[in-house]
Amino acid sequence: MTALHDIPQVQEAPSLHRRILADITDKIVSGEWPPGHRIPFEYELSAQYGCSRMTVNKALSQLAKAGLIERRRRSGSFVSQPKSQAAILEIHDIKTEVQALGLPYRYKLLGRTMRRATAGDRERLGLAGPSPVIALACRHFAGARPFCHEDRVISLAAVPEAEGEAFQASAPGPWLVDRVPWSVAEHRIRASGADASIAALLDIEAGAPCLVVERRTWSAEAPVTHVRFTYAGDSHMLVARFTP
Amino acid sequence: MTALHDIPQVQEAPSLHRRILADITDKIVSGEWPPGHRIPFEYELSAQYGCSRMTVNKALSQLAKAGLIERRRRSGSFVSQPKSQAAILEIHDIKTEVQALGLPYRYKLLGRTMRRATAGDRERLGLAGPSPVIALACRHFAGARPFCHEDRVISLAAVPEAEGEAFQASAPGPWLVDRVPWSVAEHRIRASGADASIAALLDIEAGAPCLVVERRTWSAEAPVTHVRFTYAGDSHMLVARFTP
DNA sequence: TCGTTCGTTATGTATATACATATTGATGCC
DNA sequence: GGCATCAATATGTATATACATAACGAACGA
Repeated sequence: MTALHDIPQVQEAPSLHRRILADITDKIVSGEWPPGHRIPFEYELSAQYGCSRMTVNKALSQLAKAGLIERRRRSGSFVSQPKSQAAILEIHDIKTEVQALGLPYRYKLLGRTMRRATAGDRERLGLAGPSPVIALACRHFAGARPFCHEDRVISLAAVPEAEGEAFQASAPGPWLVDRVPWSVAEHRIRASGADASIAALLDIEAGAPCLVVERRTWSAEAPVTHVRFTYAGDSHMLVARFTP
Repeated sequence: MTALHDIPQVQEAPSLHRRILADITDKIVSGEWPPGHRIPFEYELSAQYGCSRMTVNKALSQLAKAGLIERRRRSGSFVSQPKSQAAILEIHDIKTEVQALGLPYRYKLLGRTMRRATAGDRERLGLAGPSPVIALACRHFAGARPFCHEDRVISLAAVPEAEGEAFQASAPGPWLVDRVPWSVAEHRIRASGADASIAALLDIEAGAPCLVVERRTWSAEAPVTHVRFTYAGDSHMLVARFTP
């Protein structure tokens, strides 16, 4: 076999294992290799590309990790059955989002309370006992109009520094991201009618459709924060893009 | 250096590069290594773990691909600044979703039209010319109650077989997934008030909040289908989970 | 016929090595 | 001082090799 590092590289940018990966990905998404199809063995591909098995292995391992193929010892590698579809949903900072709309951003704190966790707080955070929390309410503005209402609880056990923070100048979201490393987040997205108080705060009619995004965040098993963002239905849209 | 393949493996399951990856991930998400921190060089880690540089490289490359670290030649590898948050949103089949609620699933076609793409169709699909499309409307039921309304356009250029399909027995979603390989999908999620016809079809009040999920799918640059699912606000919720 | 054993096979992991390449920091020249 | 040059350095990619491991299948014995 010709050792690739012996022959001078003429031009081309992408590395060999990337090329192999791209070729196979292409065959799969084009449908040429349908789900269940057995793709060539590593040694066959290494012969075909004139490279070592390790190089092919690198490409196939990545495909397997991405879920495009499944690998079985002794049997070979197979194109996966299409899984339940998944999409990458980017959750931007609200400030960035507003500025992306070309509007000036403003943030206003509505209230800040410190208390021992109520039953509601415990459920929102997934806390066991009545440990202290900080509850915050605020509004984010796009230009003159209210863009989003934020209702948040922070566990002081996880973020003791929050006790000394007034949250007057900067919104709690960015403040937390900068300060607390987090390991898991869970999002719930639903539509809901604005109740009287939300309607007043967002300057919309009571019962008007709103997009509600809830996020719960943990850091190493310990709950950190639960937040509920409420957007007027016509002001906001989540966009997610997925490439398999 | 002791060659690892010379000494007998005593026990332990996870491979070495996984352990390295897990260790570093842990240091990052725990905050011990904050954003900007320079993580040890490959040769330092290989000395520390008593393994070859290639093994460390495998772990670090994966971390870089996952976006947890950034690698710079000559400088080393650094913990990334937290990016805009992203979450994996799983989009399930509606049938599966309904059955997960423990309710019997039923599907009913409301209408099927074949036509040259109207301006609206072209915008929905991102089509250039007035090529033929099939427009479908249907309802998905959870038990006796309507669960979701589906409004779909399929480009016949991309899926000629759709012309011969009545879509009476099975919903167009699963039918397409089985037949057409797709390369990109884009989702838009928003809240919207039910208009009169949707309200009637979903058996809710006009103006009631609904969750609207739109999906556009391409296969190798060519638009395949655009679909709009409308769920009554209280019947459905999207859940996404993210671990960095 | 039913298991058990065992060899074969393809993938999984790791090593040592080699050379490419981008970038930094120091060197030396004008 | 400013600028081109160059060596050192850390990562990027690839190779050949080695052995482990899971799993299938055939051979074999009760």
